[in-house]
Amino acid sequence: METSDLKKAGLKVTLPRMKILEILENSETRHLTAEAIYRELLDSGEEIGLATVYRVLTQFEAAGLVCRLHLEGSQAVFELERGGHHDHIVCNQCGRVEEFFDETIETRQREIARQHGFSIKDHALVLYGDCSDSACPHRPV
Amino acid sequence: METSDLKKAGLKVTLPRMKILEILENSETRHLTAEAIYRELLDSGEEIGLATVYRVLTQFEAAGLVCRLHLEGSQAVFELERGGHHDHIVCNQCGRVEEFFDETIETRQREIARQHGFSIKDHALVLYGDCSDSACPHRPV
DNA sequence: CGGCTCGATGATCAAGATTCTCATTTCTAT
DNA sequence: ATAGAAATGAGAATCTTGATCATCGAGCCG
Repeated sequence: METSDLKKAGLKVTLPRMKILEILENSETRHLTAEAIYRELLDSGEEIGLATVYRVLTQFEAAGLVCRLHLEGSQAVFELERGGHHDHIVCNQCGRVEEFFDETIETRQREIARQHGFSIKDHALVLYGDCSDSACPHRPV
Repeated sequence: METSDLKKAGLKVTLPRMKILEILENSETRHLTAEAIYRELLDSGEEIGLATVYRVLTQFEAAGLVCRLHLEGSQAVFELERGGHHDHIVCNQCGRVEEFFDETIETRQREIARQHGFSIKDHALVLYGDCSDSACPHRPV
């Protein structure tokens, strides 16, 4: 259950936080902007301010509940942290986001960092392309 | 010479454009924010507006003369496009940026994209770490 | 269950980065 | 040199995100 995760992070269990968690859990794309979450809240009749959405997402990020990603657009997208690390492929046409994990790349990254005298702490890898060779069946984000 | 590149891109050869190219060429870090370029222009006595810097950099990007990167900070950084593609390692401590190219990673990226039904067009890979294990000799950006 | 205390919220404002507007200036071709 | 088109500068505008502050509600204690 998620309310325990909230408490564990020292956050009170409030309606805005639960609603936002719920939206993140039930989202089909699993990668939402703060604005998109805000709009879903409005659509479901919740009177929750945009500032609260940003504040809550930032707290969730600090608590390790969500990841903040900077894909192509100007807005950050947030995804629920479910288990492991992964990287992303974004379709230039429809904005669809897919996830992948590749041990070969992870290993090479560590080797490259070591060769340059860096101890790697994190990385960001995003592939951009066109999905399904022009018959892209998804709508833009 | 660079003025020919400007003409080739359909851009008039103007003083702001030449000065900005010059700064990009002579920069030691090779990765500059628009603000940093603007400050260098002011320091060298040029009366060039920040809006022009952004405008020119955007045009240079469209012409393939420079790359725009989103590293850690909130500001984009620009680097002169010299030959080949490469990715970046950024030091969390001092902000230093190093470049690398790894065929293994490039190949794996193409394979992964294909497996997901994507034709890859571009990618962004940034490694974040600490350089030289705590004895970081460089200043913050 | 009722109240207390502090964290959470909402509304608005603010900040930072980047782009836009528009009058003026500067290239470039003629 | 001159006209026409494009570029510039200054500032306003925009977009995203974080800050402020008064009000509200969650959680704890009796």
